[in-house]
Amino acid sequence: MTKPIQITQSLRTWMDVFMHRSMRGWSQFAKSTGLSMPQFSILMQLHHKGPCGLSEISERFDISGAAASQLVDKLVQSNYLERTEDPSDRRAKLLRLSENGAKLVDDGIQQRYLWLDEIANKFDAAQQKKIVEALELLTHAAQSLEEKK
Amino acid sequence: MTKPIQITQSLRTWMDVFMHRSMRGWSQFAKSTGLSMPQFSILMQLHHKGPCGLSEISERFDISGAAASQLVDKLVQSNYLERTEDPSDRRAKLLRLSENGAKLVDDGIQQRYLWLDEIANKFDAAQQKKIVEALELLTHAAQSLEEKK
DNA sequence: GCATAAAGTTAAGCCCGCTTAACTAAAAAG
DNA sequence: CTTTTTAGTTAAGCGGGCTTAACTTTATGC
Repeated sequence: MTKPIQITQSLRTWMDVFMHRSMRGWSQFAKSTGLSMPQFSILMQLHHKGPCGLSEISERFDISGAAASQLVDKLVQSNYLERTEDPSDRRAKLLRLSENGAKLVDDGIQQRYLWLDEIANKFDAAQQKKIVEALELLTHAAQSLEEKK
Repeated sequence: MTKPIQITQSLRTWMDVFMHRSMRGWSQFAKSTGLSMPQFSILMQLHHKGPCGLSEISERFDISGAAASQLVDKLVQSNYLERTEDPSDRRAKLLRLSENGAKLVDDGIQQRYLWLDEIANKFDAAQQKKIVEALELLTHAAQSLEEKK
């Protein structure tokens, strides 16, 4: 009965350290771009899930269509987003990252990865092997939980 | 030369999956409490670093003293924070979580841990051992990087 | 075809976070 | 003891995010 406690504890500690650092990083980066968190989150979401319509933005962030429209409009005017008419439904709009927006998101991600690489470099081959295997187990488990939901 | 790439990739994938889920969880929880993110962050920070004065809040969040004072004031009025006079310096105030505030933060943390425990339960003893060892390596490395900075 | 539903936009109004500026009170420096 | 610095509060004002309500335009159901 000691093992279950141990893995529980290890996961919690790791999450605490990891999340703390990671969230600080993101919010500082967002601040440095001059974008608000809601605006930044929309860019991130478009990056991860690809182009979509306005209604999807409003659903995913649980805000009214009006709010989504206004947020997106600012991002379009700042040239981070392209808003075109959906050819298959002329009511709908297609939102996608502009070249500018894609670059901004990539820069943020690169900065986050820099920190990870610094960590990765601290281990020898044997340690790396162990870590890779463990992370694959964890990632797999997390993803399968996600899908079940 | 394949190993360094592999650990880099494993870490990145894990971070993507993990951060996504974790940040969604936190922001939904904050929303459910009726607190804004800045207010919620102050509670979290007080939880992690213990009681402090107003000026530390203003430094850590990089906002003006006035902004900090106003945010804290709302939290005091909502009964999440206690604001007492620092006996060793009568200009300064001592901010600490009230019973109410501590409970709220704990609830949030518990919810986050629930998810972790679900993941932890998916592994057999051998896998758990491997994961615990890997996470300890990672946590250690991350913490030592933190301190160097 | 006509009514209804769906996708977005616009405007008015609210609350919130933040800043600067002016202020009080206490500690530190000289 | 006076001056300066430090901790915090208060008020005015700006901009942002959000909501509801009213509206336009396009698709769908019957």
